[in-house]
Amino acid sequence: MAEDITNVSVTKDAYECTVTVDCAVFGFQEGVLKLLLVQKLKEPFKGYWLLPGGIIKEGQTAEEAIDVVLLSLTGLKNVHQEQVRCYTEVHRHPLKRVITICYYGLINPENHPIVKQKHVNEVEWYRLDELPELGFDHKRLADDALRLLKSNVEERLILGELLPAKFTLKELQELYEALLNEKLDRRNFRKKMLQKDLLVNIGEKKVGSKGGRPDLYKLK
Amino acid sequence: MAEDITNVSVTKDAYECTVTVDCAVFGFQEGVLKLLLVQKLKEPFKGYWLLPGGIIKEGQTAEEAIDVVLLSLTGLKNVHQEQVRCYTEVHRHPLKRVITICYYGLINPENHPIVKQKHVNEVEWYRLDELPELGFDHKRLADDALRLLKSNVEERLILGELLPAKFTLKELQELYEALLNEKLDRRNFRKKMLQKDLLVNIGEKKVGSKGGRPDLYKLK
DNA sequence: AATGACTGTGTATAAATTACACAGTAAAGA
DNA sequence: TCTTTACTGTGTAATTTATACACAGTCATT
Repeated sequence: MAEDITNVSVTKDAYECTVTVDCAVFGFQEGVLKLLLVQKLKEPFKGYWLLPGGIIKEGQTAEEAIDVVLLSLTGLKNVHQEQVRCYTEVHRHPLKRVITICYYGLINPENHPIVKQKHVNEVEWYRLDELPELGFDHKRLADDALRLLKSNVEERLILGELLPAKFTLKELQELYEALLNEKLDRRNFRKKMLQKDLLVNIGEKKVGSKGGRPDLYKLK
Repeated sequence: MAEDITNVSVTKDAYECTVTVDCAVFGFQEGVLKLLLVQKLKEPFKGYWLLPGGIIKEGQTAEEAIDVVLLSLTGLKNVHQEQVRCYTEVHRHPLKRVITICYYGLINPENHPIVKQKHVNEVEWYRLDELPELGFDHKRLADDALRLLKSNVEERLILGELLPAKFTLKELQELYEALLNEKLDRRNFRKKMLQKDLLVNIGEKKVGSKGGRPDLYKLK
């Protein structure tokens, strides 16, 4: 009897494949946006740089898998994450069929030291304009992740994870400029941010900066 | 030897699970937005209405699986589709672990007659404000799909699939009003659309409408 | 022939965005 | 310690964009 190719139901013996998660972790450091990459230890793509990623195991959601993966490869915990999209091309992975779900993560590198773990060669922050060649289709994932992050920034204001708890308006502006990749007018930016009613002037001044003593703010 | 829970690599024997696709197909009919639903034939959720969906088979991408699923359940072909997101909760499906990828699809019901196929009880267009109870987590998928569609409409203008090849500005406005769920000013809408340089007045008039003879447009 | 629901068109007002200048503070370096 | 340099805070005018709104004509219906 010929297989009924029109049957698309879920059955016990339905086709299965491996599902992985990959996470484009963005950090804001020295006034530039950086992406966290790991260098692969084994074939395939041995020696290539990749977004941290790994398999979803039995009983894990994708979000739980991301937490495990980031901890296992980079030592990071509690990374804010958002789903980017799912990639289902059939020959993405040379070993077998692997579908991946891409997320982006945001952290402030100052508060989250990265610690190389045993399943990777190296873990490194790379400036977005100095990315090495990436293995698999991770260049595409990284591009899509950045695009989504930008578009989220333009409509919402979800950057707390990238900044220190107390920050100056200049620091916030530099973050926006790094993300949107354009210069913004200082006074207009200041006006716009302050009238959004999302920032609180905590009444302290930052010391040690070049010019005057800028006010420090926190997120409401 | 204890399992190394920090190993997240893809291996031949890595955990696998079934992956399905579900597609929220939107159509624009009688001036209202409608969602295409199928009624499930077998347990689980027998008799419930669902987004058309089914498994990804060996060698299929998600997009190819959508094409097969829509054809197998509803007789539809060539449906424009966009990925919404992936759902990975562990107990979504009572039979086994199933991850699903949700898409939305857009069609003009006039050009795409639906034909119930053998794996479903019924196939029906439902007004968005008269949706029945949906099985699995499909209410959430449908909500997410509609939200993405709205947000895409607000920034791009990708509605060709929902309209006939030749349409009047009033028809276009009704579509926007249905999608955004708000009334728009006729003259401002007209002005905005025309200056976007995406429409072409094809120099024909629509006959048979109640009032005058409105100009017909097509997408550039 | 009158009615009703549609068609096309423009302007005045309000709101949002952009451009732009100056006087003061502190660190760095001569 | 004096000068330089790069930062700080602040407001207004000009432009652009979005909104509100009215009228005269067409055609199907009755």
